[in-house]
Amino acid sequence: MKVTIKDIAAVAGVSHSTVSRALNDSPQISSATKEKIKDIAKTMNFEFNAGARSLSGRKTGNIAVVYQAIHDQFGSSLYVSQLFIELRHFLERMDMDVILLEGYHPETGSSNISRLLRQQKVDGFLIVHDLIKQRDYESIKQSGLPIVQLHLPPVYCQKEELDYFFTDHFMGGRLATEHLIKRGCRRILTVSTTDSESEEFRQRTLGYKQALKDFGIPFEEDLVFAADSSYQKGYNLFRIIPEILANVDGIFFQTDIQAFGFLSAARERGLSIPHDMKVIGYDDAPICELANPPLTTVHQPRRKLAELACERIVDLIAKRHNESRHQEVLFPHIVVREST
Amino acid sequence: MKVTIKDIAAVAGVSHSTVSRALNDSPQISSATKEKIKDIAKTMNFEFNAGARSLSGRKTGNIAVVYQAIHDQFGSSLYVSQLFIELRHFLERMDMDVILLEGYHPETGSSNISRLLRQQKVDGFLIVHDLIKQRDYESIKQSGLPIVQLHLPPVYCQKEELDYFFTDHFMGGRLATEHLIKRGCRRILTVSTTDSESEEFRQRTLGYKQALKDFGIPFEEDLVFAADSSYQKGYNLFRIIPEILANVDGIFFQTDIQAFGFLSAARERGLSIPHDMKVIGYDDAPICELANPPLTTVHQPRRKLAELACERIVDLIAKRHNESRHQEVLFPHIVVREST
DNA sequence: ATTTCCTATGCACACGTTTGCGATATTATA
DNA sequence: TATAATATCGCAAACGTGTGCATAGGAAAT
Repeated sequence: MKVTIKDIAAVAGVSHSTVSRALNDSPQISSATKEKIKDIAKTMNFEFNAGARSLSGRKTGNIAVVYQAIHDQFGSSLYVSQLFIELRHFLERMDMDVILLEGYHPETGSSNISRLLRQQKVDGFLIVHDLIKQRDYESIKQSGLPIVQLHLPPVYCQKEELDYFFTDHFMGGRLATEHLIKRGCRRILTVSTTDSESEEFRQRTLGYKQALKDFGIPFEEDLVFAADSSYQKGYNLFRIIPEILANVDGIFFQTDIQAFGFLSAARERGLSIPHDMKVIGYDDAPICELANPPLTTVHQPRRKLAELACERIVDLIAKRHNESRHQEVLFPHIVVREST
Repeated sequence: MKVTIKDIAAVAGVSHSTVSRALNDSPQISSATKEKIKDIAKTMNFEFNAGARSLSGRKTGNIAVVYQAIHDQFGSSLYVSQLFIELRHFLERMDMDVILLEGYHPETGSSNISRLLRQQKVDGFLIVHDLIKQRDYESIKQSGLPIVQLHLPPVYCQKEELDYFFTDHFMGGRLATEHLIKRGCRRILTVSTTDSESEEFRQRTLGYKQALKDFGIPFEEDLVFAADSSYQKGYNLFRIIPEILANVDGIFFQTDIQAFGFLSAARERGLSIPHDMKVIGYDDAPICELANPPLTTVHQPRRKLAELACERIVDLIAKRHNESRHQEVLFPHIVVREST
């Protein structure tokens, strides 16, 4: 038997409206009755019926988390799934449930977003890590539901109208390169990705250049190399660009997984890391500790990002201080291990 | 402006009850009006309000997917996240949304399940890969909502009362070992896990023993080794049990990730796989193809499992042919690559 | 003591959908 | 042609919660 506010009202000897108001902390209820009603509710194990609540009050207690992929094909980008776990954790603590939209693809789009909107199933959207189609973005905006973006804001949107939190990838690239330089490297290769759409990798490379400039090291076009973000490409680097590697004393991999592949190949060739060459990765995947040698890497503050985003979306849903946008760009930091 | 069935009724010149019945394919509506109403609904971009629907009709269109971990700490068990992607895909095609309960721990339990139940937010539960607490299991049962288990049924429950689908791990272990034997191996090590709770690994080891028996190879206690399910442990195997490895010509790793670590260590030591030793893994993680050499492994039919489970839970929710339980144990098969 | 004002609560309707039952129109039967 | 049976649809209540408005009661001001 499901217990409703009417059941509570009967026990408390008040009307159901009073129960509703009491449990929602309405100021027009005396603290004495509030307390009594809350006690009864607790002992009766009461929870609001979600459907009824959303029907009348327009709050579902659900937020949609939109992902292109919860993990990529090879499980390489652990960062995104790590972030998801943090997000779910914070939302759970706020009694919010997560409706996960995974497999969202910018090209094909997804009818799911507009369906959720029309069904009025969610209170807000958390867009994680990937760009969403302008059409979807605008239909959310038009519905009036809040959006928090955990990624660079898409190019088509006015920055002023979106709440977002992400990591400064320029700074990440800069710090990583600086770290290598301070460790004595002078000819530093950076391995970026072949995903030319991706602004974040462009930023990492720009940061790399800036660090070189800061230390008066001339930039060489050859030392920026684009490779798939895969273990395989890191592993094969010796075969792909042998002559370049011969004159390099440090590598900044813009993805951990590439670095893992490279470390493995280096061991086979008897190249000693960090003695002969220093290596730094990006993302601080948990396996970094287990690499051989353990991989120095750039850590994005995923827990903090998740916390900020969750607090923000909940505030926006509650319509608290939402007069202006919240936008923060957090700094990454270097986790020093044994590969540098 | 949200469009409701009343809006459609106004346009169609009928009552909103007729619209409701027409869109729900009630037999008491003529096919002419049905068609007309459905057309109007489509052009007006109508979707049922989820809250109202669940209030009256008791259907939310949500199903809870319960996970202990969507991926483990080291991203090693890609199987579970792969399975999740399949699940979500099938559920999406049935217009069901997924409320993901992740981070469920059997010891600490989770208040979320009982909260979802009392809030009446979901129509059913898909329990993936991990055991759930008896208390949670029973409160779901008691609520009358259907459960489909994608794992061995928990010990405390009568098998007759639960729908489940999973892979035959005994057969997996047997096939893997058979494969090695047919490839000429005679002294086969199997590396299991230290997780003693886990029935599925016990089954894999039993299958291993059975295969030995089938081929008249004597079983040796020493050749069953329990190690963490991690890359690290596979990598360090040479240091942990050197004397055992010296006399072994094949290894059945009960987890791919252990095999990856071992392959890496083998390369460093100049041990040629599959020439000097043959190696088989378990789970068919996507990176198997990229290992060096590509890893032969046991594939669990995750897509089929997901499909069966999703179809079943939807049927149960719709109260179609739910007089008896559906229980299937699927067979795994070997994916032959270059490590054997 | 009367009036005024506020506090605390109840009444009744609304939200969008489903559904039992009754009403009407249509067709078949005698 | 009158009646019965059937197909089609509308009315109204219900699901559980939120909330504007009215009101009862009490305290404070006159």
